[in-house]
Amino acid sequence: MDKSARIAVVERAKLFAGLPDDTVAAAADGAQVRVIDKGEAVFRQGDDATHHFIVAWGRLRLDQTTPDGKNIVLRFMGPGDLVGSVAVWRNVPYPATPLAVDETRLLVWSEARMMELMQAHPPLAMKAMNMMGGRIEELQERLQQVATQQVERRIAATILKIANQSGRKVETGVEIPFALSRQDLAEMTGTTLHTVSRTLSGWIDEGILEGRRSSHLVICRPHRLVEIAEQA
Amino acid sequence: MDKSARIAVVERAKLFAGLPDDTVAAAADGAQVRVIDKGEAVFRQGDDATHHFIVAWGRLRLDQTTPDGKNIVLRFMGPGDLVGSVAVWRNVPYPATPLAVDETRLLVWSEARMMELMQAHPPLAMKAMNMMGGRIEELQERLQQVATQQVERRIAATILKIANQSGRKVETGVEIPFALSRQDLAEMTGTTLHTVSRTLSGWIDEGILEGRRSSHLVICRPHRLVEIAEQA
DNA sequence: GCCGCGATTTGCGGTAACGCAAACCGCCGG
DNA sequence: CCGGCGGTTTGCGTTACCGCAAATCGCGGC
Repeated sequence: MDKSARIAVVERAKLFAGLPDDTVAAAADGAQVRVIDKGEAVFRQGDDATHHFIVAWGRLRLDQTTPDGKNIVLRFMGPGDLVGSVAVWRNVPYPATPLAVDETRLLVWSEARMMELMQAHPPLAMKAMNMMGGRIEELQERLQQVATQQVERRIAATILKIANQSGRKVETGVEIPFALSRQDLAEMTGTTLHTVSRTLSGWIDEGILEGRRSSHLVICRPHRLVEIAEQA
Repeated sequence: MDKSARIAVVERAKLFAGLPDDTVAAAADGAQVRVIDKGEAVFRQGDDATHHFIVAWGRLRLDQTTPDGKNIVLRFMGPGDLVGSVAVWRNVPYPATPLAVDETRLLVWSEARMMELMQAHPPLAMKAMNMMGGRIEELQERLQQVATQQVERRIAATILKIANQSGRKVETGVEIPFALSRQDLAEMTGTTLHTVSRTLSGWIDEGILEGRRSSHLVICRPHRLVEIAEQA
């Protein structure tokens, strides 16, 4: 990946968007590139947090394993998303494992390099705080959902969120363009594989979705799904 | 509250702890004081975020109301805790309402004043990011709990966390020194008042807790509670 | 001291969702 | 073309938890 390609990635990244050209250029200069094969991890939960990453292409699933062996999916991440930084800044081990769900290309900065960047370009700190604030809000919303809403609503809301941030238009509706298993959905919504499967089956029967026995879902009637997500 | 009292509060606050004296003094100088009566709100969910607050004395309960009228308790906050800042920095309305559960005294900074402070004292930004990172981790942990663990474990873990951050030693064990209703616990753990009451009743019968029909709980056998929180 | 209000306790169904188990299907490699 | 593997679907019994409703109690006001 040459310099202009790196610049293009950096300026579309949420952490750098809207910052002056020289900031973007400096950031692009300091970055390394790393490729992660499908199924591989960028780093592992518990590792020392030494590097910041930004997704250039591809997609990651951020997994957290609990002490008793259960697994939850914190989020999916795509181009422009920042990975690992919270742990680096706090000086704690990475709290989760980002797995490549497709082949993924990342830009990488060492802790020191990013520190220099932030000192040389103060607005970066503001941007970073903005992003962390967004994560906090998102987590609060999910907590509220899991704590108060029933499973059907949570699954609907989750599918809609993923579709909003990664969906592509196809003939029959909006497609989720990567492998999203029932297990993944279960681990995002705090339920079981079985319940997800049953629920989706119902929706497929009603023509809201397509994608029986296929992990590429297509949402045919998004409006109906919104109704389910919001129904009292 | 005179200047030296304000300084004492500021240097114990998580946002300023360990920073140079001149930073602390500058912060204390820029602060106003505000008193909130028991039961009153510091601000309301949805208000424009214009000020940063730090709790000096007292205790707040951070509530979030969902669109469909349900309520969840995000956290309790005591002396040293930062309130409202995430929303101010992100330039979004306050996402929750902090209610005084006891009479509470706060230090207040306007958005502009805090901005000046952060520009004059760059390490502040780092501290702020640290704190936000802590919130993210805490939320991820709670999400994981609500999503994967059963009610009994969640209640035990919640009581233990509150006891750790606010418990006081008394003759029979560790007391939670403020009014914590069954309803509050229900809204923190994502369950109902009834289930919390039943669960606590059981524990009181077993001698793990004291506090029947009283909102000041005393934990008599913390170790047993830890076992419950961690049991497979 | 008595009364009434709000929080808590407790009983009793009801049910959403789990968990096991088995059948099913599409894909990939041989 | 076939067989096996991994993800999915589906049936069925179980259960943890909810939701209503009534009884109980402590506390503050009169």
